[in-house]
Amino acid sequence: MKKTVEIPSCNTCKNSKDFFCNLSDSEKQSLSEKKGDNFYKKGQVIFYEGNHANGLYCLFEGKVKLTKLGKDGKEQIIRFSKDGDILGYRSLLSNEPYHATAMALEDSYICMITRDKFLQIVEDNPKLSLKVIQLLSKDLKGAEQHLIDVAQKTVKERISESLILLKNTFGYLIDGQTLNVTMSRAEIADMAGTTTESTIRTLAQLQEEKLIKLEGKTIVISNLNGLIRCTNTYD
Amino acid sequence: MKKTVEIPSCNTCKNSKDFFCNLSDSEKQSLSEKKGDNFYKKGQVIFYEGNHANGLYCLFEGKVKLTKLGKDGKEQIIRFSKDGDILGYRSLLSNEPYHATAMALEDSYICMITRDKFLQIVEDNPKLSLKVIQLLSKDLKGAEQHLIDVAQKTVKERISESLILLKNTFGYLIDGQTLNVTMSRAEIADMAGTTTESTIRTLAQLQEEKLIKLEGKTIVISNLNGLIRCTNTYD
DNA sequence: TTATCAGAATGATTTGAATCATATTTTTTA
DNA sequence: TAAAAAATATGATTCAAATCATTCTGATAA
Repeated sequence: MKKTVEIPSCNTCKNSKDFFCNLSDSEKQSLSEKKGDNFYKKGQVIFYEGNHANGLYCLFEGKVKLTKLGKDGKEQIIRFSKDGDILGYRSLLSNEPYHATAMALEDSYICMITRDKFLQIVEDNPKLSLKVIQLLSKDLKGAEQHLIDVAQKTVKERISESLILLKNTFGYLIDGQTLNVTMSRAEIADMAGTTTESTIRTLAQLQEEKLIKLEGKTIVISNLNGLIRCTNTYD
Repeated sequence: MKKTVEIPSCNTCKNSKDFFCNLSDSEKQSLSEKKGDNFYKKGQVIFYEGNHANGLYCLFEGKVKLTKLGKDGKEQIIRFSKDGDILGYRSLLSNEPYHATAMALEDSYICMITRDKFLQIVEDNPKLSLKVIQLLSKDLKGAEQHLIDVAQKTVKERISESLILLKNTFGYLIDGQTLNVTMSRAEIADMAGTTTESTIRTLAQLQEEKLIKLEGKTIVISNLNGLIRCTNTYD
């Protein structure tokens, strides 16, 4: 079941182009030394909201959802991570517990850099701070937009929006229209801030309108522009 | 009408203890040189969402609301600023337009530091980056919590929550129970993500239950714990 | 292969909150 | 100070979406 995936050293990692692009080779080397790399099976939790932050996670390959618990233990998906993304930096830098729970959406390979190593690297590389600031800005922007959407939009608008977010985050399969991620109806509901039943009904309705095609758990976006239009119309 | 307020140089500004605490006296001096200080009347806009970011604003004295436009032009209040807070740093650092509109909630005195000066100071002071990261983390945390609240809570819970946020942000008057800020019902609605009518009704209900007292625009929190309890009960 | 169970689907019902309509009060300004 | 405008208040109505209740389907395990 478990693919044999060779996780490279940080020097040669394809993902080091992103966050760690400003590091020297020797620094990347040093980063690699103590790193742990782990396989996470679909559904497995990487860290829990409220727990002490003990390291930085680099998602080598896979997909992760970040959730927070709301009223009555209802989950709210607040963000996703994919190849090359880093997780947990915020808690490390502000010295707080993890603010969300991270769970693998599919089998994933994730490296962990120890707290001390990461903080040291940041200390030595002021440019990394700017990267962090950019990441935080992007996340904050996303969170604020999401807030407005949830506060002001209808369930249909929000579901459409969620599908588009999935497309923008994970992209399509090679066919260019099938979402490259599968989630349960309940999980989509947790994204859009609604119930499973409403999600099912709304997805069915979007299918009726020929905007998407449902094939089991996979979702095909057959009319992207139509779906985008659904995003802020009243109807 | 306009109080005569003497705005000091950055060296001696009471607020420099916060964000700019790590700067040397000469740096603060330099910060002061080009700064503009302005009076903003209640209701006046400091900057508009979408506009080019041309400076950093330091709120010397006053109260500001930050709003974003949603569907149909409905406003959503996403944050507040008060004495000592800085505004607009995010747009400056990520080189993006202002992400929200800032409007004075009451007569305010706000200094502006030019874009170049600010970026230079940040460049020279890596510790400032950490400050920025902390600010962003705090805002992100707030935004995520707000998102969950809006997505999962009832109007009554959200209104209660909004009142408590106002109390935590602006505090009480000397009597220890009157909110140190006045907002219209419509503005409170924009905080809680609901309508003016629902806000009016809910505030009246909270008064019925002896949790608050409404005296025109001023709101007295007569039973804080009761109000907190309202925050996540169903009822 | 059947039994078991979780996820998906669908219908019926209820309800919270938006919307619409209109007073009433307060504030602004002419 | 009166007139106009804006904000607050309240009632009636509508509607979107949650909730409740089953049934159907497909996967997993015994």
